[in-house]
Amino acid sequence: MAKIIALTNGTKKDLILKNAAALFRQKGFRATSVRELAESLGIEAPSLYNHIGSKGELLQEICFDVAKDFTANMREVLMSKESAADKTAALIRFHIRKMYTDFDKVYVSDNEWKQLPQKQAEDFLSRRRAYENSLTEIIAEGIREKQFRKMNPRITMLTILSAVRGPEFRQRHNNEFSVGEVEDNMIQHLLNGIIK
Amino acid sequence: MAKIIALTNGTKKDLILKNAAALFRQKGFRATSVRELAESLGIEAPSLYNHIGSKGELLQEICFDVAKDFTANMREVLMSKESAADKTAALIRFHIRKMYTDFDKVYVSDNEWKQLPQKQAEDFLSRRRAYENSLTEIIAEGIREKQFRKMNPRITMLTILSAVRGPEFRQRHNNEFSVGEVEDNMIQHLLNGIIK
DNA sequence: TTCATAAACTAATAAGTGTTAGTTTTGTTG
DNA sequence: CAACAAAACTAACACTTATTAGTTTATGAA
Repeated sequence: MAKIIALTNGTKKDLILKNAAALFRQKGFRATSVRELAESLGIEAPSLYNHIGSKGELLQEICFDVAKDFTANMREVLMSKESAADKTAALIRFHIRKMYTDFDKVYVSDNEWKQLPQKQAEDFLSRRRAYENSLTEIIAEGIREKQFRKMNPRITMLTILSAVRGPEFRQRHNNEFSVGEVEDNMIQHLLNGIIK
Repeated sequence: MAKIIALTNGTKKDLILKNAAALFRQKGFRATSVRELAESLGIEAPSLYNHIGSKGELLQEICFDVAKDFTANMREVLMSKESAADKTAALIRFHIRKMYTDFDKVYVSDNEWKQLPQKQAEDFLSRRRAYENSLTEIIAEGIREKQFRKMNPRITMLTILSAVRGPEFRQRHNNEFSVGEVEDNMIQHLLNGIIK
């Protein structure tokens, strides 16, 4: 059987991760067998273990790669000296962009992180909580400075983060809407809902 | 081993479904074994088959029960002669209420329907599409009658439905927020974002 | 008490899981 | 061409899975 041919600008491991993310998204982590993943790469299951440590390791890398990207973006936004509304808009925009460029991985990270072993799942969750707290604080700041209406900042944060997850977008409307159109609509919708 | 004791106002099957929904939510459908479910009921796994046809049947009943409830509510809302904004508010309110009263089942329906066998999954999806189309039409009506801003009605629909799914609410903030507080915040947020 | 049925049990099965061991093929470099 | 490492292969493993068969126990009505 032919060897795995790596993508241009990507290692073999990257290709495996890409296929894993696609399968994990379509069928779920538990419902995807190592044999299926191997088949998608044109090799036999045991051959995979020349490249990966375990099936779980793949999920781990997907989830924490995505988490890292969101955390890094949050750090940048927090350091900027923009208004609360602009910070919120920047975050929403990043979520939508990321959903378009790395759909499979973001989806898997959002929906399959519970399948991580307990310790990793706890770690993942505490990072997400920190992310959520940052956004809550931005919203609270907007309310304090009377840019936003008086609302419960935590509920508002959860509404926004749920909304931007909306993953079906990409799945079904791949070519129906442009990224920009989705960005404009959602930012308008979610920000007009809180700005005074 | 003692027999299964049914809840007050509930058959044995209902109790099984309730425990199944709880486990499927916590661990996922594939990650939940029939043995675990049986253990949660205090019986051995094979004994379960005196009450159910198969593990998959449980998922099927959970998903389609929930779908039926949402569809029934949509029918009522569509028949009412309220404004587009009031219809939308009523739908959002129902989602949040339902999420509070039947958290496990709604969560499982939203997140595990892909694990249904292909034919059932297709059926489920087409019902959801119909539901989405109804909401899209309500929004389009609101735009036509100039109650809502000019927006893409499909993107707006998807934003709303993603937002109201936000399941973590119940999970983490069980006693932190009342249903009414969440309803008020979300309806304000999501409706102010589209009303002129 | 007797008898019928509902519902529990134990034992077992076939299929599928992730993964390891050991071996052969492939591709690259001297 | 020779040799070495990377990466494929086949065979097999120990487990877990949902489910069936066959049997025993408990419950409720006659």
